[in-house]
Amino acid sequence: MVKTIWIGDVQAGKYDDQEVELKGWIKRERGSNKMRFIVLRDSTGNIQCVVKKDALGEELFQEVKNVLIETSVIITGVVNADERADGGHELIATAFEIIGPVNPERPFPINKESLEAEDEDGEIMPGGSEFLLDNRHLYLRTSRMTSMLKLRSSAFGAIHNYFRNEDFIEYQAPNFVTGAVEGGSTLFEVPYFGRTAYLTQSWQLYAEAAMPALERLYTIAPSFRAEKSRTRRHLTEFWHAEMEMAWATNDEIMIHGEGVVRHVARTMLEEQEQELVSLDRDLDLIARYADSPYPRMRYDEAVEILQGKGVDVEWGQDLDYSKEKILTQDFDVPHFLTHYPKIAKPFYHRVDPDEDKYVLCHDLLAPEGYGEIIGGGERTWSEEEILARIDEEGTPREPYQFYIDTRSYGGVPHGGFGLGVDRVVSWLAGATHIREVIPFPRTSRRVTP
RNA sequence: GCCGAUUUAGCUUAGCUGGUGGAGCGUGGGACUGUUAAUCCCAAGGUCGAGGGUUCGAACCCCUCAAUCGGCGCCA
Repeated sequence: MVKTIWIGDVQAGKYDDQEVELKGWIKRERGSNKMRFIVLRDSTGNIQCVVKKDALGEELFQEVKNVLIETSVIITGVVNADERADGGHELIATAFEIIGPVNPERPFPINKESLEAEDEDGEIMPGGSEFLLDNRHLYLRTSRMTSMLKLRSSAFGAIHNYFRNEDFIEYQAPNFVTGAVEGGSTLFEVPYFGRTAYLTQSWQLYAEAAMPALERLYTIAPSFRAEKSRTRRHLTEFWHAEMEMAWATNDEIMIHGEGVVRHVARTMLEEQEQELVSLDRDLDLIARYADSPYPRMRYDEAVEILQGKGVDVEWGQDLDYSKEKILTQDFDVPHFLTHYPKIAKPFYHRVDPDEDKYVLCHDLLAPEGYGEIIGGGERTWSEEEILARIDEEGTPREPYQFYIDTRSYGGVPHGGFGLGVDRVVSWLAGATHIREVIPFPRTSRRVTP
């Protein structure tokens, strides 16, 4: 039963003139009543199979003629290099077996027309129509979505490799929590045996608890935010790669932020060049993201640049997406923004001991309008300081008691960051929307299928 | 939380100032021995998102509701 021959390898020329057995799904079907051309799809590619009536006999040929798109089949035949076939190879069929048929009363609903549906501005958002989102379980089989899922896999693998090579320990935090990391209004409430729990927004508080044990730790896990954001960059459930590191400064943490993103870009180029090309992605661009250093800019400098462009922005404001976009449109690689005003950031960000109106933090902004992909920095680590900042913000102490307690036993300077994995994949893949890079996107208006 | 838009066959859509809803794809039937999401002929398939109103008459005008999409704020 195990499949040993892959269409990608056949198209690469590994089986020329040999008889092979190909397992897959029918992507396209056409021809006459004497010969049929079946385009067979598997996870590695497509190949045209030539089915002649003379070779198969009347009865079997009728079956082939009536076969519908997405029927699963096993086709045996001889591989023939032929430039008339897409990809340069075709299979001259000698046997044909249907494994899973398709009911003609409910044929595969996704066709060319549904894939090219336009919005009111005449723009195609791939997979963005109500119909395709409702049929997401079938949309996964399209070539664009398959490419996205392969890129996603490479990104996850690259993140694990990067941190493990840098001697980080993988560590898991709970998903049911009682305290917020970001603003409290974006928590998902979960009934919890008569109490209220929340889905986690970040592993950070629990990672900091393990920092004195492991010193360098990381995770890739889902985070949940009940933001009603209707944008191309937001999911309510997204995959969060986070790291925490003892004895590290903001600058030293940024080295790893830059390192992991560049490693993801490099890995995609090495593992998924074909998929990037099929998505019309410029490989030189990805190579630049992999090879170039990422410049660092202080918040104050960014505000000056924006003011120089006539943007209405005052010192102390957090930079929203519209301002990020103006700032990053001149960038050809990601840029770090550091030293935000204290008033724009929550209590766990460490105040800059040199100038107490700033915090020692950083955001990494991706170019091409993709926005923020990393947020991180040094943490407030002394007990007195964290209590002072919690009270200053008016945040209740009670849900954070365990977190405060960790500061009472040998606190050390430390910090970390969170990286939006889906956002990184979306940016590197050149996706039109973040939902293009996750199989079943969860947004404020959609939890199905 | 705010703003904008959409909803007509399984899908994509046309439908003018209100007067019996057309097409392409797909499906079913037929033709075709090298097709490139083939081509040609035929057929079936619609309470026009739901409810109410105006009118002799509503897919079209008005109201309410629903679902979805796009954008803003916030963030990864």
